[in-house]
Amino acid sequence: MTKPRSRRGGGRPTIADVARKAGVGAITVSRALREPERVSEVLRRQIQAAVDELGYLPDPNARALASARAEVFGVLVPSLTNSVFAEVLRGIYDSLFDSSYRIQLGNTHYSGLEEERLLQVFGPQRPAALIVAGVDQTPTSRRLLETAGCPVVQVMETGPDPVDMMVGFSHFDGGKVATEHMIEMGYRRIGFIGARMDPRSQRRLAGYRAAMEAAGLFDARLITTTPVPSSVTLGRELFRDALAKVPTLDGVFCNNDDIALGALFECHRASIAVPKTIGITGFNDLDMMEVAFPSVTSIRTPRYEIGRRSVAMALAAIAGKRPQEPVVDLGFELKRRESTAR
Amino acid sequence: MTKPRSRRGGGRPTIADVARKAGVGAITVSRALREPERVSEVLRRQIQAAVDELGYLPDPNARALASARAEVFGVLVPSLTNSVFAEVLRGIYDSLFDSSYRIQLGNTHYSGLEEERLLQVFGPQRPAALIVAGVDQTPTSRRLLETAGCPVVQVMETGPDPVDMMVGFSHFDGGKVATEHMIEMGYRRIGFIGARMDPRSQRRLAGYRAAMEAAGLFDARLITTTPVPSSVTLGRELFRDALAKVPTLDGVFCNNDDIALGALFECHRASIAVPKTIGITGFNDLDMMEVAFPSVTSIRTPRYEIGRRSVAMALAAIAGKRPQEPVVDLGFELKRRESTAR
DNA sequence: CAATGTGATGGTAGCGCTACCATCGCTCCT
DNA sequence: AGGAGCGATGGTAGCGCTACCATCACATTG
Repeated sequence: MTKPRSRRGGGRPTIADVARKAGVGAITVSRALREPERVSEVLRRQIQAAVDELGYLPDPNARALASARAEVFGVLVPSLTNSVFAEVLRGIYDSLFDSSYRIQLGNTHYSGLEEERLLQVFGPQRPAALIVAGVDQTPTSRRLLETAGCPVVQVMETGPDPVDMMVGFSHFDGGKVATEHMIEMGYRRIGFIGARMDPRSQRRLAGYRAAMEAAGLFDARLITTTPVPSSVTLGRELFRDALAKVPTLDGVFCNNDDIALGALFECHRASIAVPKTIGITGFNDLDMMEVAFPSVTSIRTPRYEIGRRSVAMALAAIAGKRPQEPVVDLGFELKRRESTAR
Repeated sequence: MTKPRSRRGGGRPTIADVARKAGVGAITVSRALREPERVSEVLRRQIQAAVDELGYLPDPNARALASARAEVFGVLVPSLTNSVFAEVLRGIYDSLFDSSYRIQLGNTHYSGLEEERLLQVFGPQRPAALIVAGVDQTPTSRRLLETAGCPVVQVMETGPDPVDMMVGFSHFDGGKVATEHMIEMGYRRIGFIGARMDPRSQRRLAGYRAAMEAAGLFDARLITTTPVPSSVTLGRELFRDALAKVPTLDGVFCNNDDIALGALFECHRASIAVPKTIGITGFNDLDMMEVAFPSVTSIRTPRYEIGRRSVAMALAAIAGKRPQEPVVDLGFELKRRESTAR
C-alpha cells in the first residue's frame, strides 16, 4: 500500500531486509555485524549469507546518528603540498586502510582561524578521533579539541602541555644538532635561511641560535627569513639575499630541504664550491637529498612513523587503552653527507 | 520526566531547541538554514538569533540520513605523496573551502582493487559528488561510479568514454610534444626512462614512441622502465641503467620530474655535460625544474586547475547545470629550458 | 463577493540504525 | 526441585533531521 522505499533513491537493502531474509530480528543483524562474538554461530552464518546475497552495506550516516559516534578520523594538516605532511598522511592512511574508519581531511593553510573553522565543522560529526598538526592551537581551537569527546593526537612536535596525546620530535633539538654539526665541521659564519616560519620553523631557528650562541658565533645578520611559503625557487632567492648580506658566509642551515636544494642549485649556478666554500644542511631528509650532487646533509624526520603512531595511539584510546605516557618523542637523525664534509 | 538527552553525549543543542527558543516550528528552522529565501525576514532573524545564542550546529549525520544525501565530496587519488596529486587536491580543497561540503579522501595506491573497495565504502554514504583520478577504472569500479547516483568527475586525463564528466589533458600528446622538442633540438638517441608506469605514464611512453617512429629514430632499447614507484633516487638508477645499455644515448625524456632530477644529478656526478652531451626533459614542471642547474625542460601540467575545474563541474552538475561538453581538456605547455638548449 | 490562487508556516512520519531493556530457555547451584 | 544467573535474541523507542502534505492568512480575479 504505502511505498516506504520511494523516498530513498537507490532502494538499497537495509538492515531490515537482511533481517527478514535471514529470519532474525534487525538488532541481531546489527550485532552480528559489529560484535559477532555475541551472536551464535548458526545465526551468524545465516545473516552473513543474507548480507552477501543482498549486497548489504550498512549506512554509515544512520549508524552515526543512532550511535552518536561516526567512524571517521578527522585529520587537520596545514598544507597538502608540503611533502612532509603528505608522508604523515600516508602513514595515517596506511594504518587505517584495513579498518572501517573513514578519513576526513582538512587543510588549515597554516591558519589558526581556518583551523578553528574546520574543528567547528568536524565537531557535530562526532568523529572517532582527531589528529591535528602542531601544538600551537588558538585558545578556541584548544577548547574545541578538549570538548570534542574523542581521542585527540597532536602530531609533528612534542611539547609540554598536550590536549590529549602527542607524537613528534623536538624541532628545537633538530635545529640545534644540525647547527652543532656544521660548527663541528669547521664552519663559522653559518647562516640560517627559512621560509614560511611557522611555529616549527621558529623552533628550529631557536635551536640554531642556541647552538651558535653556545659557540660564540651568533650574529643576527646571519638570519634570513620570510613568511612566504617555502619553495625551491624561494630557497635560491633567500640564499642569494643571505650571501649578499654577509659575503663571508661559509655555511647555511636551511629550514627545510626545498630551501637547501635552492641554495645548492644557486651554488652550482654561481660556481660556489660545496662543501668547500659553503656548507649546506637541510631539514627533513627528503629522498632527493641523498641523490643530490653533492649529497646534502639533513635531519631525517620520522614523518611516516608519526602518522602510523598517531593512529595507533588513537585506536588504543578508542579501545580504552590509553598509553602510560601521552607524549611520544620519535626523535630524528642527523644524516651527514657531502655538502658539509669539508 | 524522561531524559531524552541522556543518550547523546554532549547534549548539544538540536534543531528543536532552536525552534523552541525562536518560537517557531522545527521545520522552519531547517528551512531558514537551507533555503533562507523561503522564510520571512522576521522569522529568519529570530531564528538566526537563537542559533547564535545556542551555538547550534546542524548534525551532518542526521541531515544525511533524512535527506538521503551527504554533503561530502568523495575524492580518490592513487598517491598522497606524489606532488602532482597533492596539487590537484589543493585545487579541490581551495574550491570547496567556502562551501559546506566536507571532503573524504581515499588513497588507491594505484590499485584497481583498492579503488573498488573505496568506492564500495563511499557508496552507502551517498556523497554529493565523486572525483576520481584516471580513466582506467575496472569494470566493477565503473559500475559503482555509474550507479553512484551523483555527479562523477574523472580527472588527470581526457579520454573517449567518460562515466560522467572529465577534466584533464592528453598524456599521449604531452609525451609526443616533449619528444618532438628534443628531436627538434638535434637529439637523436633519445631514451625514455620511467617508473611506476601507471596508465598515464604508459600513454606518455606511447607519445614518445609515436614521435620517435615518425622521425625514424625509434629503438626499443632506448626504453628503460620499471613498475617500482618513482623517486629521485630511482631516476638516478634508471638513468645509469639506460646509459649502460645504450652508451650512445644523447638525451632522455623522463616520465616525470623526479626521474629527470635523478638523471640530472647523476650527470653532475659523472661529469656528463647537460645539455651538450645529454639533453634532459621532464614531465609536470615542478617548481624546482626552473631553478635547477641547468634548468630543466619540462611539460607544464595544469594540476591545480584540474582540481578547481573538477569541483566547479561537480558543483554545476549538483545544481542541475550540466556542462555542454562533459570532457574538458585543459592542455599543457612545453617549457623549454637549458637542459635541452644544445 | 465567492472562488481561487499563493506564500509562509507547521505537523507527521519516517530516514536506517542502535541503546536499552525485556524475554526466554538453559545451566548450575544449594 | 526451585530459583538464581547467564547468554542469546528480540521489541521498542528514539538519534536529529527533512520530505511531504496540510493549513491558514491574505491577495487576486471576474
